[in-house]
Formats: sequence, C-alpha cells, structure tokens
Amino acid sequence: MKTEPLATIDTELDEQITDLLRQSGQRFTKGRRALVEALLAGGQPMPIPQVLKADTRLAQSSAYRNLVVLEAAGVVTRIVTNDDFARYELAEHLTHHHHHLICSSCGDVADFALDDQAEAGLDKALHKIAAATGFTVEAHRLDLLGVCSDCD
Amino acid sequence: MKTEPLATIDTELDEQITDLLRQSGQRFTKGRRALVEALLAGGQPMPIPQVLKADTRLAQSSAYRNLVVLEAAGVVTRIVTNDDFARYELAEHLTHHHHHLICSSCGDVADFALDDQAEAGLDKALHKIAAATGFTVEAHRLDLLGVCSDCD
DNA sequence: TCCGAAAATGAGAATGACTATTGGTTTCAG
DNA sequence: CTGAAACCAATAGTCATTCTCATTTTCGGA
Repeated sequence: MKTEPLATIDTELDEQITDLLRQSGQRFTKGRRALVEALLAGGQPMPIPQVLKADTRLAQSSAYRNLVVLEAAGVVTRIVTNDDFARYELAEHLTHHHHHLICSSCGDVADFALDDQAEAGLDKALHKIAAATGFTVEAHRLDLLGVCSDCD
Repeated sequence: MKTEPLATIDTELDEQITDLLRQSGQRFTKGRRALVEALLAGGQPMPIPQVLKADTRLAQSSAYRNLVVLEAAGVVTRIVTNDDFARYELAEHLTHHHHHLICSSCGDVADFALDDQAEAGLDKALHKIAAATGFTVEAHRLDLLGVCSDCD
C-alpha cells in the first residue's frame, strides 16, 4: 500500500464515510478507502472490472465484498443495466441528486441533473402517486435510455 | 398443448405481435404465444421462474430463448432490478406508457402512470437534456423505490 | 508498547442465472 | 409431398458474483 491515491478524499467526506460505516458496525479500512478513491476519480458509475483495473492492489473478492458493505452502509450505489457488469458510484447524499443517461449500445452510464423546477414538479407528482398507492417512497430513479454521442 | 390459455390475446394484439416478429424474421409460435399469455395474465412485470410456473408446458431453455427473441422484436421488455431474476412485461406500445414501483424489501414491481401534465413536463425537461448532451433519446424510465404496502 | 479477540483480507472454489449446443420436430412454400 | 428453415427441449457450458477459510490487520485494554 504505497502507491499514490487516485483521488483525494477530503476530511469532511472521510468523516462522513467513517460515520456511515461505523453505524453499520464496519471500519473504513485501506481497501475500502481505495475503492472510494477509485470511484471518486472515475466521476461516473464504474463497472467493477474498471474499478479493479484502476487500482491493481484491489483483490477481486475483496472488492466485490467491500462494495456490498459500502452499499449497505449507504456510501455507494449499485446500478444494474443490461450490461454484463454491475456499476457503482458514490451515494447521492455524498455528492448530489442526479439521474442517468444509459447508452443502449455501449452500456456506458453518465450522470445528469434536472433543473430545479422540473425536479420539483416530478417530486410532487411522485408523492401524489405514493399517497394513492400506500407505497412508502425512499427514492426515485430516472434514466434516459438511448445512444450516446460516441456510439452514433 | 391442450390446456386452457391463461389469458386471451385479442385479434388486434395478435396481429401486432405477429407483425413485429415477422419483421425480425420470426414466427409467432405456440410457445411464444404461451409466454405472451402468461405475461398478459400476470398484469405486471414477472420474474422468469414465475412465468415458468404459470405455464408448466414451458421448458426453461425455450422460455429464456424466446423471451430474448420477443425482446429483440420489441414485443416484451426486460427489466433488471437488484433482485436475482430478470423480469419481463409486454412492451409499452402494446399496452400504455407507464412507470414502476419497486419494493426494496420483497423485490416486487408494480406499474403506475403519471398524470398527463407531469408526464409532459418531464418529457420537455428530458429533451432539453438530450439536446445539450448530444444523446439520442430512445425512451425514459422512471422508478419509484421504496416499500410496498404488503411489506410495511 | 504489547496482546488477543474480532474484523478484514485474498486466493481460490462454489453458486446459479443465463446461454450455447445439439439433434430431433414442426412449419410452410413450391 | 418435400426439403429447407425455423423451432423446440434437454443438457452441458459460461461467467459474474458470492462463499470459504486460512492468514493478516486492526484496535482497545493491560
């Protein structure tokens, strides 16, 4: 464990993650830190093989296991597409609320945000639905499916 | 092939599907009809084991293969969640545009529709995003994540 | 600082949803 | 009726992901 970190986790983020993990009885270890750094450096949802390649110190089995731990603690989010691999990114409350552009050709996933007005309108409509169906809403997910500019 | 169909495919739907399949050089055979009937009877996205159980005439291998064929032809839609199994439902243009309520506890998926105004607003906002990013939009997907009334 | 229990790690084996293969059956145009 | 193309079912892979377990690391108490 001597190589340079891929990205820097600032003190505040570090504390937030340490807290989140502690709340589920887990530690913020070097391996987990390396995963978070890789995701942070990636800046967009990353498929697991790419995470592994980004930091060759990571053992495959540990990466899979720790990603599950980090997800359970609410540090990262798992994104499944029709692609072969699951993707991970930092959880929204550590970054900001956003949605996904999913390329049906190459499987790539990019982030985007709705303007505040549209987001608010959407939220209102969704809460109405929730109330009508007796569903307890935890979050919403909005994906745009299509072909990215690289694949055109 | 003598048992009663689970649901009836009316003439119009039958023709639509036959057409879609023909366009990709495939036939609307009995096995495929049985799959569509099971999905129709289910009325909501069904995991593959449930489809198999709904009609025991269906061989697992054929069901998987035909579901792929039907999806390629645009007759059904494949939905992946964090659950173990993929789910399928009839494609939107054979039913109507809708979204999904996904229960994070039991994994169940139910359909819902946004009111026209909200849907229109969302559509406008999404097209703006698409234009800005050079992304060619094929569809959008909106999921509400939470806990269904049965699991509360 | 040193120690020991609990937690984490890593290499490889196991799991299981899904896919490919193969060889026989059905369909349909001519 | 006939033959080629499409389809079917059983079964043997495939491969992302999860599990196992022996070893190492962590960290609070002595």
